Amino acid sequence: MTTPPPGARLAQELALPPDVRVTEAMREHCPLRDTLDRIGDRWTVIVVVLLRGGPRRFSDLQRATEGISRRMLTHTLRNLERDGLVTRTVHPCVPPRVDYALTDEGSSLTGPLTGLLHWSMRHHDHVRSSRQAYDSSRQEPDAGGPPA
Amino acid sequence: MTTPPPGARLAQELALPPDVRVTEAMREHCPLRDTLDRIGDRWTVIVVVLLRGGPRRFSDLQRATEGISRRMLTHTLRNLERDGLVTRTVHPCVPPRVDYALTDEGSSLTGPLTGLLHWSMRHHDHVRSSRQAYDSSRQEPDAGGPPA
DNA sequence: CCGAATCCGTAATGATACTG
DNA sequence: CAGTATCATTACGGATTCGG
Repeated sequence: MTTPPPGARLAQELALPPDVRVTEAMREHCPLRDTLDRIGDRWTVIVVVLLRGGPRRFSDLQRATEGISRRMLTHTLRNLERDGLVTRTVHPCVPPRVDYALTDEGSSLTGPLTGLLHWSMRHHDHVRSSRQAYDSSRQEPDAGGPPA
Repeated sequence: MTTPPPGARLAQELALPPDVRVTEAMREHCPLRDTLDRIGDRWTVIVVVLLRGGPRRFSDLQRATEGISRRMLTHTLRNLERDGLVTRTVHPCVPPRVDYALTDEGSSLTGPLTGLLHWSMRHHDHVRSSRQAYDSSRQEPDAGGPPA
């Protein structure tokens, strides 16, 4: 176990001293940023969830994901494979068959994702109503103003 | 307490029946997607973390966030305010002074974010080494090929 | 000081055609 | 079947300028 840098303990609770400055370097090297970049895109979470039930082949994943193009499915799977979250297995047969499966690391991602999902479900109504209130309050800041 | 739709229990654990199809509608109405869209961008998490220590004014946030432009800070804060995660308080003085603060909802977001951070820190080494292995295995699939 | 408005470059995504 | 290559479109973010 390596000795953590002085700021690690604070970072672990997402708390920072009030006078801290978030520098470019901190942003670039942040593990959380890496994760957010991965799961923040349009398809990654869906693919991970679909793979939770076990290995699935490429065309299977595409059929199960309405609207995804082969290009983006390939791209999404490549990124997951590159990060060691998914394995790619080519079966030497014709026509070709390629299976994708979650690694243990990939599977473990569902833990924090579930935490995020729970928060999202708990607060979804509030967020939606907040948005509606915000939008309607700016769309027509006045309603009885004399037109002429 | 409202009766959850049939799929909710499954969704809560991020598990889906093996034959499910993720439709466009499911993606569009997904609370998790909303959250990922919010925290997945470049600045939101930083701003939320900076606000954990208490209210801060606009220029203060900008100084504390290296590289952010006024445009993006405004944009980030607007989105957070619209979602009810941050409040905006204008002090009627000159020069103007505007304070931003986390709401309880916004503050509660740090819970799941911390979960994600912990996962990120635990797996960062593995992800980094996976990437390195993946990249180097494709950059030079051969190393002893006879050049001529 | 705190923004809004505009312009612009880059990156993400999608459509389509082609290949082993 | 499982991709790759290319092109078009869009979204995101940054720089600059102007206003209250």
